[in-house]
Amino acid sequence: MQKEDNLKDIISHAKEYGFVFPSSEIYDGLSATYDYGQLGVELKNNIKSYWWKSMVQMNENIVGLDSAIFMHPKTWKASGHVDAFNDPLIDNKDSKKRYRADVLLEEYIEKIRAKIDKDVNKGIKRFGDDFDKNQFLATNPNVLRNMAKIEDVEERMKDTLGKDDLEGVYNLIIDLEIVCPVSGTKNWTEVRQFNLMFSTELGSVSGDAATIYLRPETAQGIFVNFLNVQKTGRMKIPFGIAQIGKAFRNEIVARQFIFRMREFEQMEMQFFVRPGEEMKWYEHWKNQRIAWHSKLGLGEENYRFHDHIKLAHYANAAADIEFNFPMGFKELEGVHSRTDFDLKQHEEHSGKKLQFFDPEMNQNYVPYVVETSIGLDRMFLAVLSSSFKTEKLENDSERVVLSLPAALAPFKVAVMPLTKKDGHPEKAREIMNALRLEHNCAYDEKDSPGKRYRRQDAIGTPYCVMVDHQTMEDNTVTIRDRDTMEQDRVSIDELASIIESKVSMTNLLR
RNA sequence: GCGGGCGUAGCUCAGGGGUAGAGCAUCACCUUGCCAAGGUGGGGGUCGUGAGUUCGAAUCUCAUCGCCCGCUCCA
Repeated sequence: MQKEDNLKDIISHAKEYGFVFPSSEIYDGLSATYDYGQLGVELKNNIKSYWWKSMVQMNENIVGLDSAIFMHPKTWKASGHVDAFNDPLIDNKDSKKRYRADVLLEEYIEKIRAKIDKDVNKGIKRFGDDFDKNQFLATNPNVLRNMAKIEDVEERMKDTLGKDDLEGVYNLIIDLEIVCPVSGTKNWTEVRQFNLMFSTELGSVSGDAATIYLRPETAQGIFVNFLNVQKTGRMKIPFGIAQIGKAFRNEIVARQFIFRMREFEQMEMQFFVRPGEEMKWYEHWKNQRIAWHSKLGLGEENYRFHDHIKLAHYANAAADIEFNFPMGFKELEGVHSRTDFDLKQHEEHSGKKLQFFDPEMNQNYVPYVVETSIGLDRMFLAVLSSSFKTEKLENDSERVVLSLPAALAPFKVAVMPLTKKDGHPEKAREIMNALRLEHNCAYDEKDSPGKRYRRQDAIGTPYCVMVDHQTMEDNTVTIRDRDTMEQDRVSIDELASIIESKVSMTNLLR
């Protein structure tokens, strides 16, 4: 309860201060689509920068890539997205539950299979050692009838699903008298097609336009460039390719603020390794990634690993790094051992060899892949939600503060004159002009100093520099800390180096 | 798609048939000067949209649109 209210407060705060706006708001918005505002884009860029530097700059065997969102349609055939994520859905009107129509049919077949097994077991009991299973399967009338039924259903499934004949799928469900496991009724809606991928058309001449998809993950752009990068960069296994980019998924339900959107941004790194060594690297990257998170200081207790038991079609090991969001622990990042599935698929579909000659082993092989994949928008929400605090102060007043990691804050420092006269504003401008060469700075001379401090607290600015009467005499200013609210008096000459030491991303990368 | 909630100023909300309100924010001026909340004045809303009832609708009815929450899917 309290946590959900918290999410509402965060959404309001994000909008009020220009971090995140509902998309197309003047037209009443577009479901689950958001725009990053003037402060949001800064925070987002800083997160990207931290990730990119820690991957590409800090690892000499990892290089970057920026591949196109449009890709050849065969890409998605090879990756399995075309076949695996075209789901026909059907609703039961009584239980209000939604099912995948093909799963309902498969479950039906499973039930018949179970019947056959039951008959076989009966046979074993009756005939003992003399029981000939093959003969039994070939002759028992019950079994034959059920086998024929399975074959018939499978035939019709192939026929209808293969041709996207949704009415045929519906008729099949009705004919087989399949009931909803929850309500037990046959009160079904029509079957509707659900496509995970957004499609559009390439080619300006209508009629000969080809359907292309907006990529549902950035990973495939990396796989199809494996050879390009390996050869032109003279990369030796093990090596990695990192990429930050938008991806699109037509989620049935896209909700919970920026946690699940149809248009989102991923930060992915695919690491190519020697077959057989993938588990070593899988462990390595799990450790690296959690360390990356830890350095931000959002709270160790807010993270946990969740190992996948049911693995995707391409993986032989997978773990999520989950974060304690306002809605509870949810997936923030995935570390997956993708085997050689993707490269092999692309070899098969493209007819090109996607292999690496390993001089040490003196042989060619298709590398195995270990992937780290983090949702940038989710990371943004993790940082924002764990930084958002309402504090009760001693004098009974309240303070809303974003205790963002200093290196990620949109503004690193706010410069302000104590008064609007006596040369204070001029001096403050002068200081700011020097600092802005290195840092994003804010300037504020409106309202009382206390009010200005609070404003900066609300947007997470870690430091405020105040020009006062003493500044005019001895060239010193006060620097005020967002988290402790304490002030130090320092010389203007050392200001740049003091701030640099406190807000630099170097602190995170070390 | 189903169920529930909600649409009034930039934000948070009040008002429930009789000419649109408050606090905060914003802008200008005066005052003040180190941790929100001094003064005066100003700008800003056809109360989501459309229809109906009524002399009169933000308010009642119906429809519609949008957002939020839950369920089904999720590499």
